[in-house]
This record gives sequence, C-alpha cells and structure tokens, in this order.
Amino acid sequence: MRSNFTFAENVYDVVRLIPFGRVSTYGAIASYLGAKKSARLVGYAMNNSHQIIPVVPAHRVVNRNGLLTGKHFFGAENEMQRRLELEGIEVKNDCIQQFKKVFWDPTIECAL
DNA sequence: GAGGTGACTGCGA
DNA sequence: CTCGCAGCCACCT
Repeated sequence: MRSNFTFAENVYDVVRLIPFGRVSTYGAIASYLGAKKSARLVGYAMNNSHQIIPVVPAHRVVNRNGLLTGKHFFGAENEMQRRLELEGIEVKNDCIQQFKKVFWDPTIECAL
C-alpha cells in the first residue's frame, strides 16, 4: 500500500467524521478501517493528532470502556473532559456517562 | 537492521 | 467478579 499515507491518516479522517455530541472508540475506528485488531494503531495515531490540521476531535475518541484514556495527552488533565461536557456529554471520574447513548460507530452510522 | 513501545481489545484463569 | 496475558501493527531509538 501507499507508505506515503499512514494508517494514522485514515484514523484522523474517521475521527473528524464523528458528529458533534457523539463519541467513538479505538476499536470501532480500527474496525471501520479494516483493522479491528489494530486498535492500538488508532491510539498511537491519535498521539500525533495534536499537530494534524484540521484539528482532530481526539476528545471524542475513548477506549471501549468509555474511559478517557488519552486525557493525559491534552496538555491539561481536565481538558478532554471539559470538551466532552461542552458537547453535552456527561463525564464523571474520567468516564463517559450514558456512553452507549452517545456512542457513534462509523461501521454502522457511516456504513457503505 | 533489530528491538521495544503504545491514547486497545478480547479471552482465559 | 477481577486480574493477567497474548495479539496486533506502525513508529521510535
């Protein structure tokens, strides 16, 4: 495949497709890209998302448990949680409340 | 060129 | 139920 485009590039594109007030998981994104077993790559890709333009709403991407695993990479520990709350997403103890309700799966919402 | 790491996930004990 | 381990693939040293 094109080594020029990394797996991360695809991840950024999918993350930007996440609608306002919704969140997704690494596994869901990886699965949408055809690499459901490579959820780690999604997380690793997000690590570089801070320098990607346009801005990647990485705060909408959490782990399978709805836990804000990457909040530590936002500079401020509460930055990720704050952004989610601004979108109407209830977050407590770094965990997304009603996660199933705000969960957005690209393999379903953006299928085909 | 080879080894190690990681914002994960699923399964086994 | 909770804890631990292996798999997976790109990027970094």
